[in-house]
Amino acid sequence: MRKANTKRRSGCPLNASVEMLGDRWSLLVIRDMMLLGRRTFKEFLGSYERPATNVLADRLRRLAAYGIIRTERDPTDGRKLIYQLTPKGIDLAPVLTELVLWAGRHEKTENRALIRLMQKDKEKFLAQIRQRCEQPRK
Amino acid sequence: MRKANTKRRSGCPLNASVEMLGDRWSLLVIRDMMLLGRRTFKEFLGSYERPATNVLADRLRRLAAYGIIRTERDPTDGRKLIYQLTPKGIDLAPVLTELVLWAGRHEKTENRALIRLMQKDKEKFLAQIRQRCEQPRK
DNA sequence: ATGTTCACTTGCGTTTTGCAAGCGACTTGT
DNA sequence: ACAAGTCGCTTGCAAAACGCAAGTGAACAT
Repeated sequence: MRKANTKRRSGCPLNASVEMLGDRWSLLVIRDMMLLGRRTFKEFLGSYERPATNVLADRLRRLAAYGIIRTERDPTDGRKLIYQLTPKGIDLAPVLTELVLWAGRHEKTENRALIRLMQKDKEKFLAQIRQRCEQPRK
Repeated sequence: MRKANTKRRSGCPLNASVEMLGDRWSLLVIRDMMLLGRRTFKEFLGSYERPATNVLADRLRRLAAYGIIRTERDPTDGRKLIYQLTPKGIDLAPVLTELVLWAGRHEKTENRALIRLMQKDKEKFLAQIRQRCEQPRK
């Protein structure tokens, strides 16, 4: 039983975002979909940070309940579910970008190439993500 | 005993951000400092979302350990501590802004005036925040 | 028919959270 | 000087969330 309509703590827009995304896994799942093109439960499990299966299942359920991702069966393999970002999910790209840029400025991290790409032309980068995510995959 | 140097789950810059900020309270504290000018424990307790005292104390400790905020005694009242954003903390303004704009686009929220202000001229808004936070208060 | 893959669920011990109460240092009022 | 706040916490405890390992059922592969 899910509870998408639990009352919010406040009407502040930042609080709304934090209640939907403020945990240690949700944004990483979105990153995997947005930047790495991952789409299945198995693929998300394989991320560097290695979520537990029950937590991953819960996060996917929550993100779907919030309308950030949506699910469909793989037509070529009935066992697989394919998770995709909705427009609302794709629209998180600027948030992801700013979080990456902030960490890039203030922390020692890997993947400097990605950070440089974002810095060089942020709008172009965002446009590429939108284009890549919005059209159905071949 | 605090543990600022616990090993990260991965070197990904997004993961670094999520490990520092990915919970239900940290960004709200930063919002209160950045947008509402709050500076003391008591003031943070008075936010709409009403954090528990132990959680608030923990979050302030963590944010300080990460260098996002810093603490000093109030010279006019020895009981009070004044919490302020460091440059690293002020630099979270674009992240806050994108989170607010995203929620504003996709959720029913209050404070539409703030959202409109951010939409109208994002750079101007960010410049104002930087200016307001960087100079010591009178 | 048998074994494997996939997307989970279940059980269980540990950690984090939320709530209420308390505490010590400092300040205010008399 | 002294009692009564105020401030920034800490402590105790119950409930929820998390991490890990194992298991389950449906769908494929051979």
